[in-house]
Amino acid sequence: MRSQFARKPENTYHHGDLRDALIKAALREAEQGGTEAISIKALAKQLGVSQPAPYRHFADRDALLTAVTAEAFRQLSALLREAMAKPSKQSKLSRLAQATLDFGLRRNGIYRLMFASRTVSCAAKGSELHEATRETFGLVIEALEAPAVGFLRERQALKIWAAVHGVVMLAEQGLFTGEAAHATREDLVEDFVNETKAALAAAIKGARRRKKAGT
Amino acid sequence: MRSQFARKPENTYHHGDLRDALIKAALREAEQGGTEAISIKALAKQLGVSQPAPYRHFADRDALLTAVTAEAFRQLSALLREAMAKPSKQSKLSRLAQATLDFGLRRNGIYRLMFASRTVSCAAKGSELHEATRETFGLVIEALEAPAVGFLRERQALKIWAAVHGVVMLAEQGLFTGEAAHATREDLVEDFVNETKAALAAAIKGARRRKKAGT
DNA sequence: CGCGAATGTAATAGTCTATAACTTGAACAA
DNA sequence: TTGTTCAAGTTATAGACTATTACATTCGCG
Repeated sequence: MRSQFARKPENTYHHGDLRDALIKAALREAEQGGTEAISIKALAKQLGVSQPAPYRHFADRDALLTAVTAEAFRQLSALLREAMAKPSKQSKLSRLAQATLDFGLRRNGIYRLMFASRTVSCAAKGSELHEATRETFGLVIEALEAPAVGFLRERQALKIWAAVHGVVMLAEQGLFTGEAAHATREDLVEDFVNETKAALAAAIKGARRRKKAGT
Repeated sequence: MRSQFARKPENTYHHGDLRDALIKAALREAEQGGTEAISIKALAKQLGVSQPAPYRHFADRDALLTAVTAEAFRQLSALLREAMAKPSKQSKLSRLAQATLDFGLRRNGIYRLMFASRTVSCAAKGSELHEATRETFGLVIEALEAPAVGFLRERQALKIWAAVHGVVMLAEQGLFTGEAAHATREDLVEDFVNETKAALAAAIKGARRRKKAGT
């Protein structure tokens, strides 16, 4: 397999790895401009193939976007896994949350591709994209480091995940740069993290007490 | 002023209210498909004018999108104001939060236009759009029904606003329809509302105590 | 009334998605 | 080794959309 940004070698007919190269190049384009920055034509030119060549690998632009989004989720998963793995005096949950925030701000265009388009919700169960998103969400649950007590754990995972995304969203809108910005984005995320931990601890304690009283 | 969806009357040269009609029609288009569903050409046809006519009122597509987004924010503001005004045994904050959730889900395409594009963050200070977003955020602060204690109020407003948006985002992604969905979106929003109230109450109490001790 | 600014039109260039019909060469079987 | 097949490329082209230029019409005001 050639380098991910490889152009077609000159004087050859076949590119060799066009599908993968398209996804990687599209991801690069989306980095700044989001979905709209992805143009089949431009990508083909960039990779040294004719405009219609990409259509051999993707039915249409949407199919490419879906594949790109799935790849983006896998990259986020990898990043989060890394953040959770490295030793730190912060909790896993805190590291996951801050890493998500960081990803959302740094790789803004990609982030919008992942969370602000309808591509994801249209992904069929079992599809590559659907699996990729489920895996990412699985990491959130893992980061809670909490036993499965009823559905409390999933609920808290949803909450912290939602909260972090909200912070990214508002940050992108510039709501933290005005006069209102006497709290940093990181502060808010940390607030949410702490609230989640507290809620989890309380819920688990409560569940234990109920169990004890029941038996 | 003619009806907001008025086509140009036949056999007349001037439409009469094209600028406004364009915004309203664009809003209708965006209702389902978001930004991408807005096409200058299609709108012109729909309103019975030639393709280039809209360019008399908007420099380019982006300018139209900006105006449409501002209008959307004004509509959201109106909705929130209404929700906050009507008597209810729920708190103002709860009604505002639930109304925002409802808006985000019902008028999904519009919501994405407002919060998931970069249009807003590019809005210059003092612009129509910037003012519209500030007004909406002002309502959030108002809904807290809390005195201005340092910057605590703004911080809590940011938090609840972020959290609600996060819930909308995840809901649109279908994270509440799977097995994880043992909490409804409304439940999560209500959780956040309650946490916000608790945090505000605690902070205000703390501030009073500090003040008392200080004097 | 008449003139200028605002608003509309026709014609056209350029970008992008997508399809159809043709070509190349890599891999495999005989 | 040779022949065939098929995935992966090509050229040509249609059609949608943005945007500009030059021209036409009408509104409103002195």
